Amino acid sequence: MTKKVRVRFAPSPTGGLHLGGVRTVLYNYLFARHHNGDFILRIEDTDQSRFVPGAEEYIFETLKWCGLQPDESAVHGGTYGPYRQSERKHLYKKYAEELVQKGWAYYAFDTAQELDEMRNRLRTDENPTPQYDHTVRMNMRNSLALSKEETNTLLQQNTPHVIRIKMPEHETVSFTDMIRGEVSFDTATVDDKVLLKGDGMPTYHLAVVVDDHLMQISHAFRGEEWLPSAPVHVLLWRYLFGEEAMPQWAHLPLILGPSGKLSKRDGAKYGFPVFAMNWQDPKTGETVEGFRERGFIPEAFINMLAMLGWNDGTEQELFSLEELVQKFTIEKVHKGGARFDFEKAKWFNHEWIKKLDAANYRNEVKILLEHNGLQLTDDQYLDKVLNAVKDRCTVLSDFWSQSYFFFKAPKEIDTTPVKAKWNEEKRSFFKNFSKALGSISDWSPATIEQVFKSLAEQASIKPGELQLPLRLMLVGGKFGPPVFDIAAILGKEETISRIDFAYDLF
RNA sequence: GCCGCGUUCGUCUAAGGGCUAGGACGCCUCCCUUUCACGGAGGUAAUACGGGUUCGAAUCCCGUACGCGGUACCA
Repeated sequence: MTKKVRVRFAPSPTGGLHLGGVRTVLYNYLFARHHNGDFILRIEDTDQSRFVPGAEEYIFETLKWCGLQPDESAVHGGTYGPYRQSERKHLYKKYAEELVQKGWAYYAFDTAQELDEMRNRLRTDENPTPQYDHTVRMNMRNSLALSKEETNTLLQQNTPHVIRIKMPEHETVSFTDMIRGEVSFDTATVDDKVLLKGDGMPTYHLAVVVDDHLMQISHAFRGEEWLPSAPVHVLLWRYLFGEEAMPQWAHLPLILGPSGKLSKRDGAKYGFPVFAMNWQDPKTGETVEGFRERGFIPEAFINMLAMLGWNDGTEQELFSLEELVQKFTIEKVHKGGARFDFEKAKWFNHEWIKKLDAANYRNEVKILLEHNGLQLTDDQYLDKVLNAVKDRCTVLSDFWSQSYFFFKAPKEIDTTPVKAKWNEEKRSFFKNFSKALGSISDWSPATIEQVFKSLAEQASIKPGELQLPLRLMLVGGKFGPPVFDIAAILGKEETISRIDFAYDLF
């Protein structure tokens, strides 16, 4: 008997997809896959005024890059659509009205001014944020405080109103969190949350319960910031569909920045990305650099994110997405928040660049190199070069400085490291070496090195004294892979031509 | 203020009553290498505090402190 698992994630299209958001999707995804369940993605677009054009596409592009595509969603289809909140408006309305009929919720006609007034009146040092709760609701303009006739009149006049849940006065509501165990709340401390807003859109509280029921969600991971509103959701399940049918929740610990909760501004402040991909703030028009654009590869990004709140109990740190799916278990998810460390993130990227064959990220690097003015036609040659230098690349942009000399001869040669010790003997050595290279039939690093060393011996010069000059001739400076590897990749013609061009410059 | 959730090296973490609290990042030293790296060998550094329970506590219980979250017609 297999467990039927459906998990959901409801990203808001208004704020980009930052580290915490992607991690929530990731854990939902891993859990669903691990249990052969379905991964459903519902889109929050409740507040039309904040909806940003293109934001939904941005979310799907991010998930595609990460390899976390949902089985069912607004763009992938499925049997539980529609998946956009705005297209499910009628459903929420129906259930909200049902709650009012049953006496679990009520109409509230209070204007913004009236709410302000109430809060100002009740605000004290001990109670800095007065709530709309059982202590005040009978003094407000709502269907509990007003007579039936008054309420009906207001409704008939189309008076703007919301529907609020009627929280019990004093009751303990508890549920079992998959990560934290039993968590309980006193309903006296929870306010009468708005369920249906004045514009007919649901709040998260109503939407999440209705959708989870209709989409038959069995499990859901969400951020820890939702824990305090869990009692509202438990009650809604009890009133609407039965508490026993409620999905199981896991509230994930927060991801922290260098000081406190990780925020968008931390990125600018400390110089690291907080979004998976470039995100343009619709209000300011500013673009924040994403991990992708910073030169991270998805394998590393996902791996790094997965480890920020989970590990399998062993000392293994490098996991592919498939491995994560196999090994992910709820029991190993942490309770405490994790501070994001960019140095460690870069380490993951470096490891994955080394681990993967260059063909995996060749296209990204190619675009990067072409931006720098190179014209690349030979992918095979490109892969050879990238594999030769990948050990010294932490982010993809490092490939430029580590490999450009494989595609064009250095314009300037930094002769200073050897100038002082340069002499006529060395000059003639290179003249001879260049000639000798022309007759090599087996163009391999070992052969080139052999020719180099025997010639050096004949000239009675230590090979070590000659290796640096050779490097400078081939690449222009003190960097790059082993010299003979470079020569081998460059090819006979190019190597000879670079030496011939350079040995008179010293 | 009230409610909730947390707390092991600077950071991410392992150890779920019992060996000198283990690994990784970072930093430092050495080896390899006449480039820069990779790699290898070492080093540095932690159970927030105070009480219990127990032969024995990082681990279980209570309190304190600190951190974070919530307290909106935002999610």
